[in-house]
Amino acid sequence: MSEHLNDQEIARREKLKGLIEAGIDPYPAPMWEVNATAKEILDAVEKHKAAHPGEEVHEVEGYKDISIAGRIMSINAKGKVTFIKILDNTTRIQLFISIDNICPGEDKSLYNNVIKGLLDLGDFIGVKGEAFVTKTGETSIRVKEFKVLGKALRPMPVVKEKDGEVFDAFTDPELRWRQRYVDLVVNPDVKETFLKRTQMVKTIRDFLNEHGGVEVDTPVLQGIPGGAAARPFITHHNALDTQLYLRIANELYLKRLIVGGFDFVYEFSRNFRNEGMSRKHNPEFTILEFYVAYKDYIWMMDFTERMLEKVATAMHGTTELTVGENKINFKAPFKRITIYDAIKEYTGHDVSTMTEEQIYDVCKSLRLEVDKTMGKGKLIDELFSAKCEKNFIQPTFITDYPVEMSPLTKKHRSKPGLVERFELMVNGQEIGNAYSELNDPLDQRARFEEQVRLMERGDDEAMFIDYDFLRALEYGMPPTAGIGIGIDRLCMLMTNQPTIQEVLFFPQMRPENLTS
RNA sequence: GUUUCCGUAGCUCAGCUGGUAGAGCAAUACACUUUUAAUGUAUGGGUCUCGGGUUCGAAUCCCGACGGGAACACCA
Repeated sequence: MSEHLNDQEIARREKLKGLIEAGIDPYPAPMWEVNATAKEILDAVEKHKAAHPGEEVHEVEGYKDISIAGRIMSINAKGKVTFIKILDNTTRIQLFISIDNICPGEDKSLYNNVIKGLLDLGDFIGVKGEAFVTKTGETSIRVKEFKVLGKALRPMPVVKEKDGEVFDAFTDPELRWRQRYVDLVVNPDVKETFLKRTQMVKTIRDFLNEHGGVEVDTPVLQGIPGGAAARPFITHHNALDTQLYLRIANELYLKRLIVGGFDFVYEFSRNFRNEGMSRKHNPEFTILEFYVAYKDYIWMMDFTERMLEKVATAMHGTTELTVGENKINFKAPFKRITIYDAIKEYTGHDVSTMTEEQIYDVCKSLRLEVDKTMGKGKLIDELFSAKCEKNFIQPTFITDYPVEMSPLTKKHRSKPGLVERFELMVNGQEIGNAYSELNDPLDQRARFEEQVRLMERGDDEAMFIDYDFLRALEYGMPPTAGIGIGIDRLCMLMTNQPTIQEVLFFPQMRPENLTS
């Protein structure tokens, strides 16, 4: 192993020894009491400067006795004074370390030996001192005491910046995603994006809780992977000696809870789908699903647009966002259009009264890749995704889907052959999928059986029959509105990120062959 | 899964029609008591992803593998 070390790694191990020889524990056990953050100090000094214009700042009330900790991001040793920038949980702040402050007595070795000789970029240190502003106007901490809290043995990318221009940016996607810990340290925007994701989820959770939602957990390991059309991951339970699947959706379990008497349940569901990966797809991803008894899909549109309006406002202070090239406004109400009208608008074909064969011919005439295994629902879905989807930039509810493509959805109250379903499109992408839930157990059984016929016809994504779910419905389920919202996709919009990998801490990648 | 591009120092990148590897930062040493991508001087650092092939000679050309990006397909 040691022969693989590069010069920098060797140098750092030497310094590690040096610290130990100097009687300094490079990985001390006791906690380091922190009483301020970098951001807080910078803000306090700004405020002080604003209140005392023209005055030279020597100390700031409340920040004369600071104790902070962080990672060393730059060292600028200038003889008997050294400037170090550390990064704490909030931001970077400069430390001013002079030989006289740190070594008031005769022994100058702490400065000459340790500060100048044994510290590296990446090391964690704790310091105590006072806030002040340097000659050149940078808020700093005059260090009176410092302690090594954690030695770094591996060099980090050094990203520099001047006047907003970034030098030697750490940009390689492979390195950034595999070593997200490094990405987070050197690219502050990355951490910011993930903090926004957390804020987004919290806003949604608060909204649902305020409206009576109950957060629940349902099984990830399922005997029958139901609730969506997708290929599952398969696993095996040893003690039961049985095949289990990682869930592709939690829908059927949340509906069982509605049967059980909960009127409003929700879950942020990590789902797993054994399909291709892309900038919009990760094998595991998060969907928020919620189900509300005695409501219908019309109510759900109203509720959803209010929720998203609130999320946008909480995150940006306005409903208007810039996403890529587009300006998107989450101001409720959102536009609503039926899927047939959408297809008519963008293809000129009115498929609402056509037979399966006629729709097949329309698809062919538009040069879509379709085949005879596809049922009517699937064909319409193809038509919509190929010709219409990309046109819906502003939030739009697409409503009233054909029954063939919606096996878990209640039949439309007035339009034969359709169901009470909507998908929410934003920025040309599907963000949510909702229905008036099918609660007629006999109809549900018939729909499942139709899925079996599709499967026999060659559709490898048709749904399995879940007999326990049918049993639950037979006990009676109230009319219910339900929705699934892609949290990663929503986060991409809300944080203006072009790929799903940028909103997942650890996107799936081929395993790395690391042996040492 | 298909198409296409990429893989050179810790990081970001040069390296032409083949002649045995370079810069900046980082590292090492010295100088400097308010620096701002600090500066100055000096030094070290590479199985050019891996394996074959062509050639007197391959980072460079060809084939294959591995890893990654982008587009398409499937889905959310």
